[in-house]
Amino acid sequence: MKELTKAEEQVMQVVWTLKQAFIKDIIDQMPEPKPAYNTVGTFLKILESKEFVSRKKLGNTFVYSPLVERKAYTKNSIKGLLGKYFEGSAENLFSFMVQEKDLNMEQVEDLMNKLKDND
Amino acid sequence: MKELTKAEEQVMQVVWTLKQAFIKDIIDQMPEPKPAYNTVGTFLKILESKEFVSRKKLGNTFVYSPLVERKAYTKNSIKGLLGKYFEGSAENLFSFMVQEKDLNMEQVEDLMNKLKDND
DNA sequence: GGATAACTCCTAATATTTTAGGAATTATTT
DNA sequence: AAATAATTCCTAAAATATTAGGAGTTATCC
Repeated sequence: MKELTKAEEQVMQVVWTLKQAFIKDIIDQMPEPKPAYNTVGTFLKILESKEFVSRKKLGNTFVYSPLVERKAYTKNSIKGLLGKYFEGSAENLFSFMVQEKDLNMEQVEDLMNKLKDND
Repeated sequence: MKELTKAEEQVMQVVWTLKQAFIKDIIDQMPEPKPAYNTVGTFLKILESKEFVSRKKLGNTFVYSPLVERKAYTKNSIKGLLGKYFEGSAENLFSFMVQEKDLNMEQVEDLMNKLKDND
């Protein structure tokens, strides 16, 4: 999967949220200072070339929608983190987070029970 | 904590590994194609300005060593990932990884037992 | 001790990322 | 229908990141 730069990803996040988005909609969702219309347009073109979004005419304007799912991209980002800092091992990350108190044992147990129930 | 760019981080990783490093040592540790001596020097200067490394003369040459610990930087990167994709929640990341089969229940239970023993 | 290599500091070329303007076209408002 | 606003496409300026050369200095080798 291609990498996204920070600015590209910011636009992509909005597309993921909206699922179908006109440039105008995207600008609405973005925090101040709002980027110019054409700035968003440029990023969408890049995202299209990276095959992250597709577009189609709706009436006489283009609507953009995700080609890559947010989940897939998130997974890829995790993979990157695992690769860089944890020898690719999710267990290592997990241990680290417990040791660093990002997660504590009770939380993990509760979650495990919940996740088991969902099976 | 300041962000590091990709190339800066690559150099930083070597400094973390070596703990005390001359530019020469750093180049030795880097994969082909080896960067030029001065390239590494430039990144070390940036890392110094971002207060990631300090340097001192040893004999007549500078040795570089980490000011920020690798662990702290890793933690920060995780925090970034949590913020971007998991509303800042480690539990959310954990659930996601279990659901996406990066982690399975047995692994988690084994690890939990090990971690408990270490207390 | 002159030549060769290593190191330091300063500087800049190159590449990439970010931002957005101009011109043409189409729609919308009055 | 003339003026105003929105959209599209092309293009490039501005900002940032990456790479490394040049010149001077210091150390090392023969």
